[in-house]
Amino acid sequence: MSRRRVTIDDVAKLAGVSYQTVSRVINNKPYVSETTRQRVQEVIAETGYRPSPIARSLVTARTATIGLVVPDISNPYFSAIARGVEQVAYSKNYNVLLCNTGEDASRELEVLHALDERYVDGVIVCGLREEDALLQEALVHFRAAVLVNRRFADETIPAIVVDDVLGGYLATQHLLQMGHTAVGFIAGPTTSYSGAKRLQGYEKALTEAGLERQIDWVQHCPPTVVGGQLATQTLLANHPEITALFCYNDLVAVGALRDCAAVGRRVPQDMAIVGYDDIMLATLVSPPLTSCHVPRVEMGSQAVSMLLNCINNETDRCDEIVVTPELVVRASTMGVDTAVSVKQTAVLPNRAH
Amino acid sequence: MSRRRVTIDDVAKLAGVSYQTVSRVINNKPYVSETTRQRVQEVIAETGYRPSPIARSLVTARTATIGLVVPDISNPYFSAIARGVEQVAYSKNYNVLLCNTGEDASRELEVLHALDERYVDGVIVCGLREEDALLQEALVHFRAAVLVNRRFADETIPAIVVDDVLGGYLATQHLLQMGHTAVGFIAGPTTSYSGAKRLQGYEKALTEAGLERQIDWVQHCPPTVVGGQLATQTLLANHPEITALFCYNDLVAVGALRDCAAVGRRVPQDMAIVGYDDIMLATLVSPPLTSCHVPRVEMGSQAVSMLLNCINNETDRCDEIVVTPELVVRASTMGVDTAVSVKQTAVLPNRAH
DNA sequence: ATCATATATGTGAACGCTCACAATATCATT
DNA sequence: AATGATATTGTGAGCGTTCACATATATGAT
Repeated sequence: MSRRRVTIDDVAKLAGVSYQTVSRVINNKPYVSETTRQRVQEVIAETGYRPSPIARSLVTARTATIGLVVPDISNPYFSAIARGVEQVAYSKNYNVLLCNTGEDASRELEVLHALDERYVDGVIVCGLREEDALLQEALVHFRAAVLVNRRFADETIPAIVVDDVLGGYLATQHLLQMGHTAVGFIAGPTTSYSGAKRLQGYEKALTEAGLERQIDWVQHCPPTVVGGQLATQTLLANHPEITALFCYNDLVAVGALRDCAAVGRRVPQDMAIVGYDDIMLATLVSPPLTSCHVPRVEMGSQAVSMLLNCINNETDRCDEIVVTPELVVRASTMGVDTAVSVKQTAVLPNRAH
Repeated sequence: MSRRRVTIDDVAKLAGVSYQTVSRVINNKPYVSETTRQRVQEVIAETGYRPSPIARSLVTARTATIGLVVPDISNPYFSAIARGVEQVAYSKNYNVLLCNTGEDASRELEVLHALDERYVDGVIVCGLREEDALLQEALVHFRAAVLVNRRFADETIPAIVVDDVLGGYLATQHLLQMGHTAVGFIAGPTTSYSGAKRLQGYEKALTEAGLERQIDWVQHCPPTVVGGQLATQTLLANHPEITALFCYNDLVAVGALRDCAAVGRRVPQDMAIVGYDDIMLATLVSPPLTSCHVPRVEMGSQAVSMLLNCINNETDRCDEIVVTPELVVRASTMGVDTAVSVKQTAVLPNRAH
């Protein structure tokens, strides 16, 4: 089909120089006279020569490729991160290898193993469920790695995290400020790192308001619409006194919304609901959801920047970026339909040393 | 950091055989005695040896990697396809290189070029906007390519397409059966291949019902919520006689829903709305949207199967799979909230020779 | 014992590049 | 005119595999 590939030797021969000189031109290295450089470049243009990244990788031990591990790319939360990752990776001439784990912890290790075999220069890993020790053992093989939304206890691996304690706090505080005193938490998966953080924020807000936290008011569930709906059903059946719900994410919140619709509870009059992540869906359901906005695309971009810093051993490497979530108030907690941003401060990363 | 890589020679030495024998074991080739095979495998296990895919690629000219080009991975339509692609690619030990084009036609060529340089074994390209000639010129470099949702005039490149004429027909027919006679079409981008197909189906249904198609009842727009909302606003301002809308996709349909809400038109009583694609969102808005279901994950899986067939020159290669959409009726066109599948036939691909 | 045949193993080369170093050319200094 | 520094070019080797072929050993029929 396609004729034989043009090699560096072909170019060298045609330009009447050694292959090494051609290599110098390609890589913009010094010690090439202007005239030869031009001649070589002409030949390259004429022949349409493209250096083989594979041959290059074989000797440089770099692939200009990074791995992106997500639980499920069709989940809007992760696809937004992926967008950010792809965007800046591409702009820096890196390619992105995509891997789904399907929310399966053991698949995480499997996938990392596969990426390792592929010699990626680094990995960005999101939404991990597997244990610290096993993950660390798997991640140590990589030249560089960045975690998204998780921190290891010993903080060995750089990470970009959302300040979920703050998020949980803001969400709960808002509900308390709206006059609610019985606030439930539909808490997502028990294994979720961020879920645990949000729970802390939730508790903090309650404590601060002088309210006792009721163990029973926290209900775990899968992070899906159906999960949220069932959890809400269960929780409200056992505790009809609850008048407000803080939800693990927007999908869960939509589930809560549906359960309320099903049993005839009006939102926000009979039940106030706050979601998390602020995915597009939050603005489109009715009533639109109050939600904690998380800048996902930016998180993806920043993760790549961190990673490339590590890969290239730049001086300004940092090992943690904390992203500040922002509560966006909509009709699911207030009588009005207009979105109001309670915290108007810019979402700037806090760089740690 | 990590100690020197284990090579095939190391294994050979330790097992007391030649590197070629080790290679045979790795690749499950014949002509290795059972005893040596075992010995080699033991050494491989002990040393944790992994063959270098790069060195292998250099000689085999295969990378076990496929490229996936999408306009925007954060668009739920494409992320679902990506999911399907990744799933079966991974199961066949292929990796997926992800590329966004950002709905930018010239980026499509750029990205394909980049993938070509990376020596991917094949590409799957979705939602192309660029002209036939340019794309064909770019795609000819690949060992294999599969298009999703587009066909070239000369049918040179295998493709997986939705029967959008049928989809448009089913959607429109449904609206006509519900008693509407003034059915508008919010048609999406003018450059969309599938948009053109759906328009044909729309016209076909009208013609069949003996209705004259009104040029003015078709309004193009960007394939977004806002695009749909504005287009609806414009269309209904000019043609208040319209009582039903067929929309290019679900996002556009949600836009239509919003415009109706804004101007106080009740759905479905004053305005019936049909979307397309049946993304999750369609079930979550209120009223839930009647929509044309497109099996996106399956399309992704099948695209990979087609591609791998081409790459490996399997005998049963085919160059077109037509996927049948299915109308899912929900409350946006009927008085009831229960979803009803009008066409219950299984969604099976029609294989063309 | 002899030869053909099948099985088992080994050797040189190549894939297309970059690295480390060697060789030559250029030019100002002494 | 010889010296040394600096710019420019070239050479050999190697990255870690697989391919094509050569060789050795075992099996079975004559």
